[in-house]
Amino acid sequence: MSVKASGLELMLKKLELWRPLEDEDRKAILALPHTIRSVDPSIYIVRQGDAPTHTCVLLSGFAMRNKIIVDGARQIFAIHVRGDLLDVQNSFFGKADHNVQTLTHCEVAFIPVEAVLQIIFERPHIGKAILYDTLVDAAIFREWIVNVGRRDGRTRVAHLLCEFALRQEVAGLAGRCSFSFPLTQEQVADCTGLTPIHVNRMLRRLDEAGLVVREKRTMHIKDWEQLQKVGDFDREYLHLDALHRDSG
Amino acid sequence: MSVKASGLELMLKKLELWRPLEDEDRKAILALPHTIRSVDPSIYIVRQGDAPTHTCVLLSGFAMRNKIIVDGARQIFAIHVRGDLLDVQNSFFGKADHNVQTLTHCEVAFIPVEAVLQIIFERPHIGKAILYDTLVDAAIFREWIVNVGRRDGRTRVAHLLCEFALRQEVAGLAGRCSFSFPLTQEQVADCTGLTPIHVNRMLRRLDEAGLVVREKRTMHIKDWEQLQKVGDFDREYLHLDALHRDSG
DNA sequence: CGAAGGGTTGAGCCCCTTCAATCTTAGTGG
DNA sequence: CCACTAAGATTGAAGGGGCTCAACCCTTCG
Repeated sequence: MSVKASGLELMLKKLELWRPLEDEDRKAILALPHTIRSVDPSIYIVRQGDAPTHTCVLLSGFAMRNKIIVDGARQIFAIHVRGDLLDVQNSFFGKADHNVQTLTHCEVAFIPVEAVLQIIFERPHIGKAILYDTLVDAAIFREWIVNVGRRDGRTRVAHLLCEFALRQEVAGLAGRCSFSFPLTQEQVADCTGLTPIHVNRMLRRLDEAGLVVREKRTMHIKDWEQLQKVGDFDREYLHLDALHRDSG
Repeated sequence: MSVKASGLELMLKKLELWRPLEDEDRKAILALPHTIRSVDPSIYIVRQGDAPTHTCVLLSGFAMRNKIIVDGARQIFAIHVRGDLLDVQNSFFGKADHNVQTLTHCEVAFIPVEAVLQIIFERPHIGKAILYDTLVDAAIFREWIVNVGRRDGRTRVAHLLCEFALRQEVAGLAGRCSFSFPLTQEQVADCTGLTPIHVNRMLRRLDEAGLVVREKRTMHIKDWEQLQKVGDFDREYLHLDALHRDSG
């Protein structure tokens, strides 16, 4: 079965990261009904208030989740990379409570919600893996609350860089110390609860301290240990380490 | 079957809030193996780093989730009321990534994780309800990120009050406009990313504006409409409105 | 009655914001 | 090939929301 034949290999890979699957499970995932669409940058995949009908898998590119508040301010609370399940969060509700939006050009697979619900309960291994995935998403949300709630500007930005670096590495996109960084400084500000001006100054400080080098849309981490320390970053919350701890 | 006989009626009630259940489902939940313990205030039910073995249901009292960061600062990211499932978040991981701690004296039911996992996949209606519950938790996390990331002090505090009022009402604990408020100002500060001094001033401002009246451990909301407006509060994210939208 | 926890208030400061301008880069059409 | 434009990055200056430090008060409880 070629890549083109299904397009859901990446979903499979992501789920197997969390939980061991059997051959039958793999076949069932690859056989999920879906359509693949190419989406331009800055396009809403789901809009707050929509009634979602599909769960999405990000096949390439970068996307984000955000909310806009009354005064027009925006808060981003998740960045997504290749392989991420984009919309379990929204699609089981009658109405989406936040936006899902592309950052770059993306390829997205759309799977009908009913098909996902069915596979969750018919194939417990898959169900567990998807549950695990949504729990990891929630764990990341918690860490972001800590980040914007209790850390200063420099730490917030450093923390975001660490998380993004590590998640791209896990997604097989790049080495941890040199990776594509599609966020504008305004978007970094919307992730960290700061203003773009202040983000600019914090990035510069990290740069001047020799921790990172910025090069157009590429970020280089020069001192991973120190950046982790400055960013108060502990990868524990990403739950990457105790994978497959049991088969229960 | 008396309340004492199972103690899990509240869990049942919470799940039925999200999803319709059948008689068989109800019986299965009430038959879950569990032990009930009485827990003093300020006690850790789960500590960051622990290997959790049980999922908990809060039968009475108030509890919270939090993390402590390197410099000793604390961030709270959830307050729990009677009936809430306390630890789906942590207990499916090998290691807890945050603390769960009582605020007041609590009664807690402890259910072995394996029993919960089993019931989720053996009884799809229950599985869906629990999945729904964890997704609502995640939706609340997202709103809290927005709250600490993009709102000023007064708005953050007002928003917290609105959410807490509404959730207590839904839990059948009190009317929306007069409810028990077990948080110290320091704990409100740890929810909102502020200092206790500033929380004090913001509460006073809400008080002076005639929106709330504080009375020891009880909070009275005098102008619900206005408090919602000041708090930029839109209950949509709690997903209470479109309940049981389909039986799929 | 003394201690401890929590609430309240004041004063000064600083991190971050706001406002404003300039610079760089990439894309576009003539 | 180059003006023109727009988006994003950068920098400066000034102001403010929230923090820190430091009291003091109130209530509860042993």
